[in-house]
Amino acid sequence: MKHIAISENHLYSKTYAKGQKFVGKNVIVYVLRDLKAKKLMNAHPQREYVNRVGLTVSKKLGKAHIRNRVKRILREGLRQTEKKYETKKGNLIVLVARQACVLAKTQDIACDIERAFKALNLINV
RNA sequence: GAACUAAGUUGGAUGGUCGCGCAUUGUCACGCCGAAAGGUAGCAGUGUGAGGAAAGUCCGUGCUUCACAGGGCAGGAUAGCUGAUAACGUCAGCCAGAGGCGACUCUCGGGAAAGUGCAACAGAAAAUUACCGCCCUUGGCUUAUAGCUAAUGGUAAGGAUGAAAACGCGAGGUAAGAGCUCACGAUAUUCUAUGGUAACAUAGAGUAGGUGUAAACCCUAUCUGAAGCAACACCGUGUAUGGAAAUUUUAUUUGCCCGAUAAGGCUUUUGCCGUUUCCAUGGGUGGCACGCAUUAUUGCGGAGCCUUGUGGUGACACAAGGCAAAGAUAGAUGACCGUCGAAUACAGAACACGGCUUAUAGAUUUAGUUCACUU
RNA sequence: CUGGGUAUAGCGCAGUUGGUAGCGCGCUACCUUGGGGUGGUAGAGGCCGUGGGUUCAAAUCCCGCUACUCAGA
Repeated sequence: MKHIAISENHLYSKTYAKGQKFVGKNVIVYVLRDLKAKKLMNAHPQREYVNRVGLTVSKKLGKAHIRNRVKRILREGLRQTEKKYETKKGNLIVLVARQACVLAKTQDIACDIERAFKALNLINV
């Protein structure tokens, strides 16, 4: 499943301010209902709702290659959880990497994201 | 065998499952655009996909735009010599100096006699030195061929200091002294000769004693228009995006509540869509992934890469053959499991190239030095 | 991509025509007070961000690096 990235800064600040939050060991997950879900659905070839995903990896975590690695791991973790469960669509999801991410493995991240999604009622039963 | 010196190479490989960017081929019932043909998103196949430093951004160059009659000043950069190079503050060889037993390494290496400034503390004095001392002359006093004292002058031998004190040492010389003179030696500089393209080296002759600092100002010689891919070109328009406010709280019915109707709409109901007003910000494509021409094969071009050969001490040059496939745009190379295993370092392209600087685990090649032992 | 700035005591800052580092607050001890505060006296605390160089001598001059920070397109 390909994700559409959040590229506008105001969407990030909105999500931080108004979204629901779950703090895990490795990641912090913010979720907000996407206001443009319908519009994106119309643009989508299969007319499906899509989650828009943003990754926040600050400069504190390390240099460029470390940040790239963290981003890849976050994407992989997200991909695995979405494959495992049926997730709700039409949301803005922002994943913020914490310091522990640098040494973490994909399974840890996936586990974290899974717990977060369960806590935030993002998973269809 | 140990300890070193110099120059290099490499920077995991491989199998499976899942996944990503780009190029290209095919497909496209359903989605979007279109009258249609078709295109596109998507899907499938094939190919390909990050370094030696991609980093720092310290130099140079291409490229682009702006400016521009010519010359000079100011500002900036460079600084032994010769060469290499598109160019450079880079590189090579050499010279000089410094370090090391040695292989070898290091050096922002012009000018202090063009001028100005500075040299704390200490010391008489830090630069055309006279405080003490030494000495001549004159005067005064006394115990009178001498001593004490005062003044004019001479002097740089001796004098606590300091990073640095007017070349060192000996002899002559003198009232006392002094490169004042001489011998030996050191330094700087000029001329000549020899060698070298040159820096410079060696030898001879002459001259000098004017400390240090130019990574203080400065002087000399050479070079120098400015800005940068967020450059720039094209397309596009008051459209697109964001923020704030208003539009949901009134009217009718009723004493009040509930309910109903109307005044935009929706229902994921502290909201969203739409509309109005005010404010703010600009989008897309190319540049850009060898280029140009060509329907294509292919041809031409280029500071491109590799291999071989030739020339050169070397940097490098020339010739032949071959190869040229990262191109993202919130930013693609990953994750997991096996096997070999030392694979554990530093680290992620953002217009491109040549250098420099800095970071770097492990593996490995070549040449050489010193020491020890054995023969 | 380009161009600046800063780093000095626990904190905030001075000090750069080179000469051996201070100020305020804070800290410690003592005095003052019945006690505390205020006030007074004395004191401690510095590899001047880091690695080199120039110089007799470097916080200061020159070069490299690190961290933080500002501005412009």
